[in-house]
Amino acid sequence: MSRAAITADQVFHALGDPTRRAIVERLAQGPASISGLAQPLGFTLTAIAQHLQVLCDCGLARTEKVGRVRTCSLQTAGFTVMEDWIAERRATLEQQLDRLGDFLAQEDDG
Amino acid sequence: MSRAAITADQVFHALGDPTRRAIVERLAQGPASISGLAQPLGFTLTAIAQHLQVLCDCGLARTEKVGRVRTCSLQTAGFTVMEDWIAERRATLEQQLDRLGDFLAQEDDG
DNA sequence: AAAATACTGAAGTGCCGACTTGACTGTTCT
DNA sequence: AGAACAGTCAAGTCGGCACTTCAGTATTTT
Repeated sequence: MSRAAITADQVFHALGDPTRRAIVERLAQGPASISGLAQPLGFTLTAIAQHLQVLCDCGLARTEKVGRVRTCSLQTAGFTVMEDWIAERRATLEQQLDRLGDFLAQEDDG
Repeated sequence: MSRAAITADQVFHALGDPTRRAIVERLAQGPASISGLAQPLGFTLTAIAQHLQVLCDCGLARTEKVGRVRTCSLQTAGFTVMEDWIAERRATLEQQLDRLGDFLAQEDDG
């Protein structure tokens, strides 16, 4: 494998930070440079670059440097990991609710 | 409205913590008491109770105390908030990719 | 070539939140 | 009633991480 598997742990931690979520929301509109992200958010380039590193590590973003400018964009991998995690919990959760429904139905039958 | 609206901010922050995600994973199997959660995780009751508070505040869990035991279970509201947030970003992201596809197709037509 | 731009890297600060302790309340068991 | 149990509350500790500064590199502009 070229890179370590992305864990739900990583992705949720990454999106646990409001600044990183803001970055993701901005990038959902289209690619941007580091400074293009930093300016509206009111942070230093360094701060944004550090956040970008985290987002890349967990498959939520990727970056490419051409010339002196690094262009950042979103990546779907991280999203998929989250969606899968959520779907799995929702599935077992709804099984519970179903069983509860069956139980209550039995109660009604007496 | 009886309670303040749940923000994506809250939910992602809540699941950003590994212990809280472990609690959610445990609760996905079925309801549990505070001590039932604390024991396998190796934390104090207080720690777990604090985490539960966070999970409840963001609509991921709810608790009910009967006698001396507080029973905790999952709730779907928090999950829905997350799913919606993700879906929205994915949507605009895929619009981007579509436009890129169109662009590349045009290139080919050239 | 000089200046401005875009970023990088190392190192430090400060604060928030995760977790603990200890004292307490209320409940169940014997 | 007394003891064990389940949880609560207030207060404190401590580490990690978000963010900064500053000095440096590479690129573009004039």
